Amino acid sequence: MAVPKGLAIGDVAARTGLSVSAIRFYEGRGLVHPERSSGGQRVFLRSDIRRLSFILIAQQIGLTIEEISQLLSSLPERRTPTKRDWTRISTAFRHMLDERIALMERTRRKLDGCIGCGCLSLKKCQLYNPEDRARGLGTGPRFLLEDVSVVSTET
Amino acid sequence: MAVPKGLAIGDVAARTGLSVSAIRFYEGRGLVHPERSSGGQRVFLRSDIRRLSFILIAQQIGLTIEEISQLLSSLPERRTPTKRDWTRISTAFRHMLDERIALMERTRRKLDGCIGCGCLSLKKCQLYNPEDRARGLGTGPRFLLEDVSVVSTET
DNA sequence: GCTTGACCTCAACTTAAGTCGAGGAATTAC
DNA sequence: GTAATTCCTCGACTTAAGTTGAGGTCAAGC
Repeated sequence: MAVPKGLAIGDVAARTGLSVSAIRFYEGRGLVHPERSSGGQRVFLRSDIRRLSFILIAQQIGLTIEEISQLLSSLPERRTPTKRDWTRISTAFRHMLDERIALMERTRRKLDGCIGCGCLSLKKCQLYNPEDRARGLGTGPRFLLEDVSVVSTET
Repeated sequence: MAVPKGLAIGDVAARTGLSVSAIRFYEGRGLVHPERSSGGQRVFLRSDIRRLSFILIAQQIGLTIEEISQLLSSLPERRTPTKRDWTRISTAFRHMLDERIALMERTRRKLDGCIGCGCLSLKKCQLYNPEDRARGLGTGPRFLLEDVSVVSTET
């Protein structure tokens, strides 16, 4: 029942394990919206600790800041999120995780079809199927095996 | 039975779906070692197509260039790799994939323990366990929840 | 035999997710 | 009331995995 005084960025960093610079960075990306003190210093709510911790977890799972931002934008901005809010978001989260796991499992099945056949031949190998190609991380190549069918010789 | 004439970089690009610049980049990273023509142009072997395709697949699975380089370094440099070579490497590969999947499944189990409990409280949430934290991709934060136990208040 | 088109090198730019440091104000501690 | 912390902004730097462009050569078609 104590008055929620608000936390300085250093406190938040200590409690979440994030660095101060990362927290500032996240503010810049719109993931948290601390208020400011008269002197211009950031003042965080206790619920921001949860928001930030959520970011940490989501990153573990492999979401980008952008994706996390999407998820978090469904949380009420100035009201402290309820249990129901978190449950909703965690469920969305679970779905993403499911998808990523399924993708890797598909890849594994394909790979299993390949081991021992020594193929990796462009004609037959399932793994060359673009399917989920480029779902990855980052900047990768823009031009991917769109046109494997063009290849007509054996390797 | 045709004489293996060697391929120009453009041909290799067309056959693998990689960009020319990416192939040059991979050479720089030591993933392929084309020879040079009298005029200084790269000349690739047919087996290099396989090598490069392998890179593509490995990246799909989430390996870094560095990791792929490790795997490929176990291939014979100047002899065209045999079926046995590829099988060995694909198996190593399968293990990595297994690990990654297992990691995601562990995370999912933890998340399941969380959904509905509305926790995400630093005290209890399994997901805050550093365990495999920072296994991720790239440059992330260096300072992670090494010391969650320090946190003593509820969020 | 010359004109395209493919290739060469090298340097600079890109994105994501931050980190680091400089130079300067705000708080807290005594 | 001042010293020591902590915080502020802003710009530059980092890594991974490439892309893009400039300025210049090589090779192939006719």
